Amino acid sequence: MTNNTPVTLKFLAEKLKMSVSTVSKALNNYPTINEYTKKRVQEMASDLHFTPNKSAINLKEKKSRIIGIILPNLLDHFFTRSIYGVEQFATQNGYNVIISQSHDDLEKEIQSANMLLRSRVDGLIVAISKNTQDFAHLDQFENMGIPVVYYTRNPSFNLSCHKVLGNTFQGCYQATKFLIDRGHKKIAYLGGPKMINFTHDRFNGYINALKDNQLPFSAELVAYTDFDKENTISAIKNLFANPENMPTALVAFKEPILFDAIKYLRSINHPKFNEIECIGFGNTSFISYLDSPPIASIEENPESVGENAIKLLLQLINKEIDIQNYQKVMVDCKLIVHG
Amino acid sequence: MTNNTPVTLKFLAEKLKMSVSTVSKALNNYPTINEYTKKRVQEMASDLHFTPNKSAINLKEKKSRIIGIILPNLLDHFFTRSIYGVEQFATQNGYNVIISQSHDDLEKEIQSANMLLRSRVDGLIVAISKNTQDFAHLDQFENMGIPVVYYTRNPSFNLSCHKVLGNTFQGCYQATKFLIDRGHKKIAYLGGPKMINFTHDRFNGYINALKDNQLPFSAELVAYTDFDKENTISAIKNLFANPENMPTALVAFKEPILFDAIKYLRSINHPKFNEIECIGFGNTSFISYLDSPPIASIEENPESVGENAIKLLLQLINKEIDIQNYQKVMVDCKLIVHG
DNA sequence: AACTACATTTCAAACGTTTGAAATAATTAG
DNA sequence: CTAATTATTTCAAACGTTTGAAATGTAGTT
Repeated sequence: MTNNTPVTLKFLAEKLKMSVSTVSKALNNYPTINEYTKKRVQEMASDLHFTPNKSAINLKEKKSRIIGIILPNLLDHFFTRSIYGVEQFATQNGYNVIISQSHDDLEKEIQSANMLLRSRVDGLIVAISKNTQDFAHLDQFENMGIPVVYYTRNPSFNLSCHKVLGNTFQGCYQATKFLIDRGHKKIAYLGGPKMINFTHDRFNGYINALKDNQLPFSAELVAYTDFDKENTISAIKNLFANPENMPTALVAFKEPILFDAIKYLRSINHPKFNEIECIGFGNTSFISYLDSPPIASIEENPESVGENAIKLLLQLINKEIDIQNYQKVMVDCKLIVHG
Repeated sequence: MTNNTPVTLKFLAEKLKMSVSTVSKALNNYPTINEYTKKRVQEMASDLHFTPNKSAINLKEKKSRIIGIILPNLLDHFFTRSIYGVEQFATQNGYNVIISQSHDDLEKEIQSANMLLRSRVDGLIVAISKNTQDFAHLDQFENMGIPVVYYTRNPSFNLSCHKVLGNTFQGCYQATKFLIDRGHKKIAYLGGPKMINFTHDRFNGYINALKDNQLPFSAELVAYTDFDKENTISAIKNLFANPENMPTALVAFKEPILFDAIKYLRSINHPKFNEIECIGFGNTSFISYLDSPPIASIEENPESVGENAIKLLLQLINKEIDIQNYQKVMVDCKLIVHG
């Protein structure tokens, strides 16, 4: 039973022998429309499975009720969990969400931005790729009056943008403090790609915790890696290279890096392996399957980050906050102790 | 520099003192438009950052160039990887993708379907929730002439729909065969929720491999679980309960279930634990972090499943295949041996 | 100069909605 | 019974595009 004449307002109007505007107003529950008329229209609409055409409405209303999200990828549970927060709140408020992955590639990010611009999204939430230095493709949005909220990965040097961030400083501070409280004196820090802005915040959290607890900082105890395995292995090798200055604990930038580190330490039969305590950002269910799980995880509450991002965005869209009145929202991390 | 008069064709036309249609045709590279005119128009358009309004185009063209995807959730790497295949091919062909999660909840699935219908997606790709029995909310699409492709999770009993599936029978057969070839005689099968259609296909793959290799089937060696941990543990307990009929190998429905099983077997200090060989569907990078990894994984090639789904969908949209000419596409699995 | 042929541009309607203003119908008041 | 008031419906324009048909412009031919 494939229907070929599309069911539009006009079609309903003809069936009901009334004008298009009456039908429209009846469906939108205008007070000036007679109750009986409304009933007739609504019945006919549901009988014929009338579905309003969003393109037409968007054109008329000059908005799309679509929120765009650009993020590096969907394989990272941080991002997929954050989407959950966004989606939840967006749909509650009548907005749809278009998700676009940049695969951490600037070129792809630009493409995504352009397509979302053409789609006239009402707002944009973006976690930039690790190579994004130039922001012309994202500035376009604000130039057209479309608000942009950067979340997690953002242009750190730029104060003229809206941001929603995990309080990664606090998370790292807390984790380090936790290890100190457990008696560790030599705590290694394994950081992430230096291009990603919050790498430094995390490092500062680590440093400050040491300082506040009168522990010396040693450059030997700090290394950086990107998400490449080889790279991580060589970084961790370096951290544990000096027998004079052997760490007894480790704070790692992110889960896969943490896992790589743990795996490596086991593989070399590190003499005091059992005494080494590790913590990393991220808190996936996979941890429960590890034989040597980290002692604790830094839960970043991605759902809450997403939710705060969409909340701010909707306030900007509704002009409850001026688009030039740049906001910065921080979402605290929580230390989850395992076992 | 927030621009308030929107840059439309009309605006460009006024600036250039020519008609709207000339501008439109120039931008769309009509052969009847003078080359010099085209050049002027295109320059002006890019100077003023003209972005065509998709709502208007959609309204005119009666299509949205949007593909909808409904899937249970984004935390399962099968789905996120499949999205990659869809997105890739869709954007290449000028389509955008709206992803909507049902969270395996029928109510939410219906909501998603309705919103995608209102958005006038040109086609729908859907993996149904585990509770979907009634399909009215999805049949709407076909009734309006919008093609629907079911992928992975689909109404198994229904032949009147387009399907793209992993060849889960072949995958399970191959895995079982692999274990048989390694000398196992007592191979346990730990299946997934019976509501999910391909649970049975997998089981049949297992059974057929046994049969083809003259191994007896024992009901004691088969158990089912949903994704609940408790449930899985009790299922695996049952499988390994009878000392007379102790399995030496296991084929598991899906990765987290497989991991739960392995973890349990280790935890009880099963005497011959080291000899038990496990295989499961799924092939995530986490496997490399396990101390007792499965001997092999059944790689389901989700990207390829996604790609086949969108390819079929686009053929349906372009009417290269009649919408009533129901297709079934199978994507083979590949056994990945670890270590 | 008049005609043809072709190149180029413009007109005008259409897509499906929304909405203030105008028109009409129904009711009430005098 | 007419005028005023109120309830209800309709008109018409607008949103930003696309596109076949019509109009205009230009050049070439006789």
